[in-house]
Amino acid sequence: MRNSRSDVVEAALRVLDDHGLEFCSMRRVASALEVQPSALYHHVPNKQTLLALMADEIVRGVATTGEDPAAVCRSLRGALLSIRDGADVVATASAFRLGASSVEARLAQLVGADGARTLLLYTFGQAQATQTQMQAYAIGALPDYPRGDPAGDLAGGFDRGIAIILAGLEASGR
Amino acid sequence: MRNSRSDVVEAALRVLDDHGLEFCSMRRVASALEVQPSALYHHVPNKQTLLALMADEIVRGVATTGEDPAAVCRSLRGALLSIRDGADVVATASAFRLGASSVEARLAQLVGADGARTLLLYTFGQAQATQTQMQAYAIGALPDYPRGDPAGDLAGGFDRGIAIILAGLEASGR
DNA sequence: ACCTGAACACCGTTCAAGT
DNA sequence: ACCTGAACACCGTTCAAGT
Repeated sequence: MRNSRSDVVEAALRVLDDHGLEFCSMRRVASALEVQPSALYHHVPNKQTLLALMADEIVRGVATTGEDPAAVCRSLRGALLSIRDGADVVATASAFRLGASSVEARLAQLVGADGARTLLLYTFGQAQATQTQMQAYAIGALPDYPRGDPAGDLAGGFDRGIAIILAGLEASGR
Repeated sequence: MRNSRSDVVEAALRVLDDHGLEFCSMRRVASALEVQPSALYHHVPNKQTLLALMADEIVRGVATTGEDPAAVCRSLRGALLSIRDGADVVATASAFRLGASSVEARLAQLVGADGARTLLLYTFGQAQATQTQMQAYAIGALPDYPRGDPAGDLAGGFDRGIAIILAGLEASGR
């Protein structure tokens, strides 16, 4: 039973979610597929390309059909947070090179190019910070969170940031 | 002539700027200091800690004395861009865990906590995207930039994003 | 206090060879 | 087309030992 390129990408995403980016090595992906490391290079030219394919997959599910830019941003944030180190993978593999992504295109229709870019980069930075902080709490590196629910506070902060940006776009007449 | 912890951090920053994060290994830092790799562990418990110290150093120079929040953000962006892969290093080493940074504290004085966080995370995402894109152009991976100056366009986009956020804060009455 | 030398368990990638 | 096996030049980290 032999593998396809999407088998490799799927396996890589499983390894990422189970072990984190630090341990998402070609050799571990290979052994998840019960295959020699060198076999991966039949499907993918190098690790960088594999990471880019993973980033595309992570972003693929984002809902871009609605009319509410905040909802698009929340959906993007959800996708980035749905997998361990997802924000980091998408950041460095850069599924957002130039204005190529469909998410940015949709946001640009709704609020213009500058607004789209601002919303996108904020969402991105916020998701990354969220994931870094949640991991720090999980490790116990930030032991005493001031009473309560870090994930909820982080999400609330995100919504307020999006509201500020949308208010700014409204004020400058779109 | 023996080394101190700051010698190690300085050497690591030189290696980072010369070769990039991918090749900024403990072994390369060691050989830059003409020392065995194991010697580094006398000054630093592990690589992660070294990266955090590097991140602190990168952010240390940011000008936080002025009254203009946009100027603080521009200074932060400048610091992140002043060294190769600087935005990535600060992002993942996360000098912005909780609200610990002096930059965030100063911005919070000027525009409140939510505004500070929004400005900071946007600045952060934008710097990272800038660095990723500039590197792509340097490699030639994005061969045909539509006539002109990528760095300037990126900086212009940054200023417009900051203006949008500040307008939003103004509109929501600070 | 700061360093060497050797070792351990890993990496990404290439390449000839198999089916 | 897809894979194995072996090799190359690397990693981070530990630990006994030196000065």
